[in-house]
Amino acid sequence: MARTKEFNEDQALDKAIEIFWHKGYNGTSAQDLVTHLGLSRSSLYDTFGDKQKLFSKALNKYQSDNYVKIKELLETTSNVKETLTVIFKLAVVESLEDRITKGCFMVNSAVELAMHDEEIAKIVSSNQKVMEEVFYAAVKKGQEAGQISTKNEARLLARFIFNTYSGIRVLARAGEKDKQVYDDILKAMFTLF
Amino acid sequence: MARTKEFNEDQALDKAIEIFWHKGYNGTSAQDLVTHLGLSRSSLYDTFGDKQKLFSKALNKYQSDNYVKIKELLETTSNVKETLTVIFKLAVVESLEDRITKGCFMVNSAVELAMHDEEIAKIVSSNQKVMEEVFYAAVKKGQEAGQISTKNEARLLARFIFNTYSGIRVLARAGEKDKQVYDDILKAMFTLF
DNA sequence: AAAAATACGGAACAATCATTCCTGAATTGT
DNA sequence: ACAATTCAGGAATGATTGTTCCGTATTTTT
Repeated sequence: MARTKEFNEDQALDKAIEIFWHKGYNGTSAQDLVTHLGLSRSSLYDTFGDKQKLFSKALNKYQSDNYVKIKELLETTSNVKETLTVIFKLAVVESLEDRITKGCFMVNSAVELAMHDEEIAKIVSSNQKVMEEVFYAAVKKGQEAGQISTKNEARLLARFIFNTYSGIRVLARAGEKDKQVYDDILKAMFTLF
Repeated sequence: MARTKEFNEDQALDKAIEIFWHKGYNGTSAQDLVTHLGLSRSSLYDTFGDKQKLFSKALNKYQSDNYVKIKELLETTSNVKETLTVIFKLAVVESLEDRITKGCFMVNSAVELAMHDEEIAKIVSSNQKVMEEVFYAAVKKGQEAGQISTKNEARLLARFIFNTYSGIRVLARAGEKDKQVYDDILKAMFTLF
């Protein structure tokens, strides 16, 4: 009995991710959202509630999309070490190509909001946990296959991988464009494997 | 022929560092500054210009204070590896004790502002350079003294140290309070030395 | 003591913020 | 055709933003 929505909610969320990722939560105005999402004010508020709820949904989608992608890459590969290289080199390429250096939406949000917004803190904290688990499983698999050194515990390496990832995302956000810097960091990390 | 300032500009800057560090640039209002610095609006604007200039000065002071501290620690020590341990363990203790998890003012500012504010971008970028040099000199000294392995180049290790530092500061900002996580990361890093 | 300069608190400013509401048009299922 | 729902666009909301200005008090130098 009703008119159907003319926009795709998921596509709108992707647009929201883009703008929030680029400008941050506080830096993005309601007008920015209207302009970038291509929705009217009324549709926007009717569909997503308010700015904070929209941000929450966007960050959740971002984490889910990325989590699934990395999880599948690591679970389906027969060579974990090689796949880790691919994942990190991709992050480097993204950081270098990024004309508007966005870094990582999750890292940005953690730094900007985690301590002031409980909802966001939960998402960030949960992301840390599940990413650590993905890396843990991957490292363990790699160690059992003899691709990764067993000199260090899998748990330790998993945390270390995640930390290095956060670091290079900060570098990227800070605008670092020297590939050698990233390569050095990756080379150092892979020395441990 | 004039009345002297009743407040110490450096102390006021320290207060500004505190509040900006805690709430970020966009999250800190002019009222927050008036309240926290204990100055009147007029004095604040007469002394520091505007919010952006005050932030700039605060961030510069923060970087200078920290840079000098770490530089001296590393230059005067006879055991570089040990001093690096001290520096990183201190960062961990700070992260754990921090009731209001502030992370690192420089990392926070890099993530929030570097891509939108050229002035801040310069400070962040300069900080990266000089910190890398400090770590580079330290690693080189440590390698010559036989305290640090020469298996990896000093430049590479310096960049890697800085990156790991950024990472744990993000962790701290995200509210991580499990000491074991930090210890694992440090242990992994020190494996390379 | 007079003059000059600054600090001070608070009022006032225009701009922007997130959010709500209203209008009229468009599209759907019954 | 009718009722229901959603659309776009913009006006209007009240709150908060960063910043300026004013009158008064205070301290310094001459």
